[in-house]
Amino acid sequence: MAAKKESRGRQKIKMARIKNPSHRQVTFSKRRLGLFKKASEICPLCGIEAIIIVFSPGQKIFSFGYPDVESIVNRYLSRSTISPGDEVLSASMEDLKKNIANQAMFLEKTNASSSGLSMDNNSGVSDHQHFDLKSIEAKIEGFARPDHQFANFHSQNMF
Amino acid sequence: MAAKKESRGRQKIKMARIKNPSHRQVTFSKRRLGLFKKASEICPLCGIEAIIIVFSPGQKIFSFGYPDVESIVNRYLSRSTISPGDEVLSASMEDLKKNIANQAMFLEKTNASSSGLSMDNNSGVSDHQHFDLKSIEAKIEGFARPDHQFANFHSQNMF
DNA sequence: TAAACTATTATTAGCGG
DNA sequence: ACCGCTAATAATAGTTT
Repeated sequence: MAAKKESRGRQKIKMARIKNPSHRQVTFSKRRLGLFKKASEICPLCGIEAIIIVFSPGQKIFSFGYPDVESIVNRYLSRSTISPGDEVLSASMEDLKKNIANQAMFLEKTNASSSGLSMDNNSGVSDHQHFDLKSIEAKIEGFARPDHQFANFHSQNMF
Repeated sequence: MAAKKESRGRQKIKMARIKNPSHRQVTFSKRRLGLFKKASEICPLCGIEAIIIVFSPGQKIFSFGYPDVESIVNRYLSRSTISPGDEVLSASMEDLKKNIANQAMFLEKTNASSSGLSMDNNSGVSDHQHFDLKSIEAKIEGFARPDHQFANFHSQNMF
């Protein structure tokens, strides 16, 4: 008796601001999670450090940090303020051609710190929510801590 | 005559630091692009502002910003330094249960600025590479600028 | 050293509870 | 609102060019 379900599953989405606030919120939740998950994968996989900071239109900040937000923000600021001036170089035209990212900067320092994943605990704000990467590891099958062995690291013009 | 191809395509990957430097670099390039693309989608879709900053183990910084990196970093810093002290609240336990993200902070301000996508041009560093979101729009089918109409925005406890 | 291919896995839009 | 489902699109690991 039940009529055939015509279309559940994923449909193509128009890449413009979702009008319906409810749909927009759902998409925001799902994709934010997906984005943070991707970040939580690439970091240990590739031995990198990264942060994501998201400002929702309302009143919330969501942030991801590996190993933590503050230290990377500080490092970013300290590097990007070395001297004033700007110029687009052709260091990575292959990436440019991909045309995916909004911005990318290439600096020169060998910073392979990374020693785990401390948490950003020092902001005295009204709402503060922690996300523990340990839990991620538990959830993602086969997840393991980065070993930080840079022994067989070629360090040619890689990275 | 050609023997059957046994396994091209994607295989499951162990979520631990990729030992082979060459493979690791390739994965880094691919996934970084994927990550930035995801970010470039969620931002206009959901009307949010976000940045990603990536430090490779070597000497490079890759950053994504929508609309730009600096302003969001500054806003993040200005919020997170309102006062010292920290406490884990239960404002979004639903997200915590998801166990995907490393950190997330929820503050209280209605900042729906966003007016396009300026570029982070003011860092005088040796290598500086721009990524233009316009190019992304051209590449992603159906991509459109956010319209910033918050008319039918419920603003209850959403966002 | 980098790009293209493609089989597979992963993400997720739309529904229903 | 959150959770689960599932078809369908999207990302990508390993391979080939």
